[in-house]
Amino acid sequence: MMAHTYDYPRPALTVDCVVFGLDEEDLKVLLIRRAIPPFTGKWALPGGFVHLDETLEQAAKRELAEETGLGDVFIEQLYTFGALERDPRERVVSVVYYALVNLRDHQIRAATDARDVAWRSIPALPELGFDHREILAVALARLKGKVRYQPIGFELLPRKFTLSQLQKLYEKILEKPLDKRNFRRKVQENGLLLDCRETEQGVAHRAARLYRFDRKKYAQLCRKGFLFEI
Amino acid sequence: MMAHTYDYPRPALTVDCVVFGLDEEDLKVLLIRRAIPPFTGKWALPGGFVHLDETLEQAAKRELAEETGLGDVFIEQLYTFGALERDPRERVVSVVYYALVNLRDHQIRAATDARDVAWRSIPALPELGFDHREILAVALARLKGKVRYQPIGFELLPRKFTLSQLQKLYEKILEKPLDKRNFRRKVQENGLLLDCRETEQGVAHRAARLYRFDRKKYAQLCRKGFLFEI
DNA sequence: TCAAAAGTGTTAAAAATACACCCATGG
DNA sequence: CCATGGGTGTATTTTTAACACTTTTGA
Repeated sequence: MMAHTYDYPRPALTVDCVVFGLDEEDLKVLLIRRAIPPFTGKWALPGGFVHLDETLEQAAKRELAEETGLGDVFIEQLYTFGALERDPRERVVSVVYYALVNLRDHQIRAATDARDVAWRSIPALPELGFDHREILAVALARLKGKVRYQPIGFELLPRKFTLSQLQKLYEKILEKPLDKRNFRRKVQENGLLLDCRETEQGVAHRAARLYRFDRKKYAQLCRKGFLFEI
Repeated sequence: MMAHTYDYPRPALTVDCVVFGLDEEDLKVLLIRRAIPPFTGKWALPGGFVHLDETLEQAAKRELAEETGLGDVFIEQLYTFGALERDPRERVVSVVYYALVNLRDHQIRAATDARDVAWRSIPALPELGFDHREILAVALARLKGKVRYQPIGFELLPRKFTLSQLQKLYEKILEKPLDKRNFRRKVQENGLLLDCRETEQGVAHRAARLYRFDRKKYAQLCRKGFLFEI
């Protein structure tokens, strides 16, 4: 193995990913069961070391793909964690990203090294290794804050969705009920929801209209100083 | 010199600081003129390498003290920059902090190695080394966004300040004029401004009342779910 | 025909905005 | 006595919040 030598000691640099998903029940987070020490058997966020030839975001996406099979997801930097004892082996600084995916379209696969990978309900989390519980709390707070004034919630839904799905999403993230009529007026008034002229299929009640988020129009409006808000 | 060897190569890890200050004229940022390559003679943000025995925030504060003499300031993590070529010497990842200080109370001193240290007006910046211009843009955007819903603006003022000073601060950061009567009503309605029962001295017109921000009361209110807003 | 969720407007309360004059002080 | 900024209230508009019934569909 090649050795790498520096004049001064360096912290190890890793990336970790908090991947949020949503299904009919709950907001979920993607966890990996550790197969090696430290924290063997405990659940933890997917992540790993940053290579010299990749940016931080590339590293986060690569680790996510390697460990969970996920690709082509919304991802954004969250925060960098650098407490002295956060990894018992040595000093490790971790740049943490959070990602949003919709569970329908993104199937996770077992990681190459056969570690467990699973979506876990946020309200009922297992014990986590490292400082990952704290990291998750920061990510949740960010999601809660950001979903109000940036259209990132759509990343958690299929491309075509009903207004009820959208409302439930906001209710789960914000952890409070919303008024149906006020919500529908609010999300439709900015003109960013495109009526697909289709209805959902196979439901045992009146079928709801499907909408999709108009990304192009949003990009245009942004250039004119438009601020998304819900 | 001691050598430090690792199995895999590691990026260098630094911290940089975007220090904002405010005076009668402008919003300013603290810059250092580089005495050594790369970018010799160019201005740059203060910063340096992270030691193994200090957290990221400690590193940022230490560098700030060493290079500018500033201590006891409001400081918060901004973002971590990890583009491949941001430092021409080698791969460097930088965790950037932003700080807010008031220019009256915090005198800067020349750095130990006699590099220039100076407050520079944001509207009239010199050319900056590295990707520091980009970093500054991110910091400004953060300041602009955050000042609306967190009471961080007070960090830029002396402990006792007039309402006009406060209004000018917001006008400079948000880059838009505010209505005097509406502003005064707004900032006073949450009860977080304490009347010092003093007036400013030595002005050639009616002396304004001095106020201070009630940190303790703010902390109390926060625990009850209060959200600051201006 | 029933159960289950979709869809739809109005009214009242609260918040944001626009706006102009008198006051106190030092030079 | 005047120039300079300090200080104050009200009316209008906009935004938010509260609230209940009819419609459609498949089982």
